[in-house]
Amino acid sequence: MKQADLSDRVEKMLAGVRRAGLKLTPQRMAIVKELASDETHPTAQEIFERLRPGLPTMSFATVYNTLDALSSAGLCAALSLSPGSGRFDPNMIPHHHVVCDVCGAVRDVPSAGAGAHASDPSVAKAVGQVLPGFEVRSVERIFRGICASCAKGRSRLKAL
Amino acid sequence: MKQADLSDRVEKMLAGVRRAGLKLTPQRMAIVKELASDETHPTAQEIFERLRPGLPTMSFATVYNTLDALSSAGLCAALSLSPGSGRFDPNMIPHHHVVCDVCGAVRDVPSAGAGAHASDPSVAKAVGQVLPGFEVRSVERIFRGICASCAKGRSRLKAL
DNA sequence: TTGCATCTTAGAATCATTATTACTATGGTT
DNA sequence: AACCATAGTAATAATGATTCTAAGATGCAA
Repeated sequence: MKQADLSDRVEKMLAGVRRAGLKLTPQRMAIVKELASDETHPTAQEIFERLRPGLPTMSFATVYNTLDALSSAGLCAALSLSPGSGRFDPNMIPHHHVVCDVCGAVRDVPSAGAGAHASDPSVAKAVGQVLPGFEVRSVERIFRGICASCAKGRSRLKAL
Repeated sequence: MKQADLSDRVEKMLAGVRRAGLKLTPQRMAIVKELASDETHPTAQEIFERLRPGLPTMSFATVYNTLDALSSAGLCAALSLSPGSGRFDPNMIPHHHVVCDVCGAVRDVPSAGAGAHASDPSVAKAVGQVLPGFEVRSVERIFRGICASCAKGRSRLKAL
């Protein structure tokens, strides 16, 4: 991504912070700049370490609080991509997953054409442009939403 | 999924354990049965708690060790679906992610038709069959594989 | 049956994340 | 320009998940 686009993204996110009624503190400004001008999807840890030299008094909790505030305000997304986490799936036939954002339930969804997505030419091209030489081994699709039983009692939820 | 298919999956996984040269201990047998006959993608915690009544001396580490052994042997998959985890993404335009299985690098891949996947009729139908009444709010696609720089030094890796 | 590599156990250690609490700074208001 | 209530921050403790370690036990092949 071009440098101009990245600094544009910083401006947009700072504007979003104001719009969301969040106070614009030096710590938040630094975190927003660091996050918005980065294409590598940093972890909270990484952001903290990069900013520590300039803001030696900043607490680690502030990074989490700010990132949480940003994602709650819809200004950034929290991803779960790290390996070795939470759940295990005994089904080794290619398939997708449905995840309920409320209760966290996970279920399989059979995929029509097994490895079809991996060989989708338009996708392969797009991947190649972002990371030349990247070899796609597998594709996951995750459908997030709300399951029927959670939808019933959803009124008590704020704005999922 | 039918009961017959589930117990078939148990047999297949047990056979896989032997084939992989892993010793078949009572603990492992119990874990395999529990995992393979379950469609809810249990966590290590859940498996441990379900088996504790029958195997009160079993250690929690054994569950992790066994699940790790199973996924290393390609007999099950480890998923990262839980909310609020690891990484943050400042890009709120719908897009996909590429993840390198070796170095863990994450990058965005622009998606052609923004919300197109969510409204794909065949997928919507499949989701409806698994979880009737599920409302899909968003779709993620994750392309996993090996990036160019990791592919170079890949010889030192076992069998990723 | 015997030997040895592998597994299990128990508990400590580690790592990421969240909660708590008291202090402080921001931004609207006067 | 000063004030104040609210919201944010720092520091630290707590939690929860996962991994490590050391020592003893067990499965499996010869």
